[in-house]
Amino acid sequence: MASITIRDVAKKAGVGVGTVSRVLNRNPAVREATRLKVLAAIEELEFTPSPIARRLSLGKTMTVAVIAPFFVRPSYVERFRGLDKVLSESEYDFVLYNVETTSRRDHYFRELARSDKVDGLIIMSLTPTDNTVESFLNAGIPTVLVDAAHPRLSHIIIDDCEGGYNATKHLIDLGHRKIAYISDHMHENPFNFQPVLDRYRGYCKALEEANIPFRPDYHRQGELSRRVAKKLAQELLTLPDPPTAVFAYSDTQAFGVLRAAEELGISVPDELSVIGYDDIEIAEYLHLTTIRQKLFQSGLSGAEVLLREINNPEAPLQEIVLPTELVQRKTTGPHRPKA
Amino acid sequence: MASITIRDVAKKAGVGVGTVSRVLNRNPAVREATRLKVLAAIEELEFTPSPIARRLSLGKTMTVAVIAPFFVRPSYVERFRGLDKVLSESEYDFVLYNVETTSRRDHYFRELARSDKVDGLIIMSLTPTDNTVESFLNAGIPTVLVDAAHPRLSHIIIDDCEGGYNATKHLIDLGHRKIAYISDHMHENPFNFQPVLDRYRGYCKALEEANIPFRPDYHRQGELSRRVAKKLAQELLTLPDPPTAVFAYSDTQAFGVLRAAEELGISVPDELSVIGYDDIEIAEYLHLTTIRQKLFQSGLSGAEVLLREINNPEAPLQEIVLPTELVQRKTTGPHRPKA
DNA sequence: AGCCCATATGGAACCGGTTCCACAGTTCCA
DNA sequence: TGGAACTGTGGAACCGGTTCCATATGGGCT
Repeated sequence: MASITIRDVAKKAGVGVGTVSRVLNRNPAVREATRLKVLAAIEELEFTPSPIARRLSLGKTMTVAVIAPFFVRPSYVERFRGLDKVLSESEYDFVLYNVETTSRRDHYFRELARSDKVDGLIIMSLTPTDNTVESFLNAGIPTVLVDAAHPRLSHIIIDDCEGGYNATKHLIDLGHRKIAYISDHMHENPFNFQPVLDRYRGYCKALEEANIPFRPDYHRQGELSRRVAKKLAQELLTLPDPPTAVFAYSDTQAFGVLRAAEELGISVPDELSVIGYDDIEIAEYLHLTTIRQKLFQSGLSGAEVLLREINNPEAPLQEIVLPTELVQRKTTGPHRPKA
Repeated sequence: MASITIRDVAKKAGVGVGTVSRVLNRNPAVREATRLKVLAAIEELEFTPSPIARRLSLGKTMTVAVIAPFFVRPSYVERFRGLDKVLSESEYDFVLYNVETTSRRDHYFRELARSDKVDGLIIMSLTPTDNTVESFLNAGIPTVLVDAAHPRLSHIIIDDCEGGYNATKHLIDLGHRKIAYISDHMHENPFNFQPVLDRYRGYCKALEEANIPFRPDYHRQGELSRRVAKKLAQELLTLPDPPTAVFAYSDTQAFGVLRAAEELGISVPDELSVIGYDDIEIAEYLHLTTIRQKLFQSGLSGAEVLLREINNPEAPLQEIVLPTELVQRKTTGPHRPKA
């Protein structure tokens, strides 16, 4: 296994190391005859260049980091595919940093800003603090945010305010006026998920436009899980004056709502309309009306923007806002006033 | 940004580069006073060592590759968390290689065997050919298979034969005798997924033990998707002599079966029992009876075995067979002969 | 005091690429 | 026929760590 180096190849081909390097890098300033000699030697010795040595001398790592709370939501798989689509066609590898706790997040942020470990960073759904952003900028590490935003970094987001608005508007258009909203924690949300506030604003805006007063008892917050959402829905549905429609911050939570309704014998969509958000794979199977995000596209754009910034550090910041789309299925229907 | 090197630190601290390196590597042969001087210089210069240079001189990449058809099945997310649990606590980073086509798979296999890019390899659900295995062995790259097997590589598998047997046995114990099996393609399966044959064998074995003859018309094969599974189930359920129970190769397919039954007005579990395989997250929500695999555990063990092999190349091959577990929910029930 | 050994330390050589500079060989034009 | 301009090529220096060998220092023992 004593590994073959460029010097062995040079000796074998009777040329200098520089020439071998030039052949490897397709530098045109090599005579064809020389090139062939070198190629023959490479072939014969079964030489493959060491990426590590290359990285050291180039001062580039040919690696990008993807930092994400990957397993908090099923939606990441799709985003991830989008990334992969672009990166697997580039020369870059990607290293994953999964964040399940804030301390892990801070650890990775700190380490990656300092270590020259990667040429670029894609951060998903995590909003870095100004100080952290500063540290990336100082270190000269191109960074792109996906599903999060910051004024000094390129980012790919969806218009969550519009999404929240459209979801709510859809329910209003169906005749509902008692519309509840089950969201993630808006304030004690350790990762600072951006979209939480925007969807809420969209919800409020739609209500306001329709002259429906906001009712605090119709807005419930809780951890982003089916179980918790189900509990919140039970509370809502057993209110003296229960809502006739529920907008859930995520599909996962919408499933919790559906389950609560089922257990209380409330039929959907006749007695209760439910709309989710994300359009994860299983949503279609369960006929959930929802707001579709272009998840795949967001990953893809994120990778593209990052590669552009890596290749051209002067590139201007980009802010890409992806549209959302209402997907109407069978969990929402017209309001039927009680007979 | 002109980066600070170990030599700058050495000069500042008035020591040699070797000493700085020793301090960085916690080599005890450094006097405390010297150590403090060096530490002070490091602090002052805000020095952070270059991982790339370290890798070059160590001849190790501190990186492991994970190759997997990540998005074919939801079950990968859990496996992946298991990996992450172990690797994030080690010094190793992991680079992901997502395989969606056989050509991509072959490309990665070839590249990783030759390039010294990584110190170890975890391959999920893909069975490499003997030649490929040979190339990993020759290159001296420790390799662990998860959800796949090969006699010359360590691997973590589940006893799919037992799983298939238990699923079928469960149905038999409930009184069923007309038991269909919807599987992945057993032969034209491009990735050579190993478990397909084993589960089939378990199915056959259980039937045989109960003296139930195998009926070819009860065994349907098709692409691992809800849609295709639904179609196959429709065919089965409209047979002149339809099965009273269906064992599906995966939960995803089981959902297709449930949907087919729903559309045909066949009630589950009264008229039809359905059992899946995997216990993916959504299975619980849909009350699916299924065979649970220890997905998280499989990822975790895979990473552990790999790290062991990296640290000790003499380590013997390991074959870990994880148990499966029947999770009985509400889609299977006693056979009710028609009145 | 003299010797030996253990401990600490400096620094050259090395890992395997890339790059830049110097120089040889051609071509082209005056 | 001299020299400018250009093309190809060799190889030293470099990227930033680690390691090993040589040397300095100090303590313990006789």
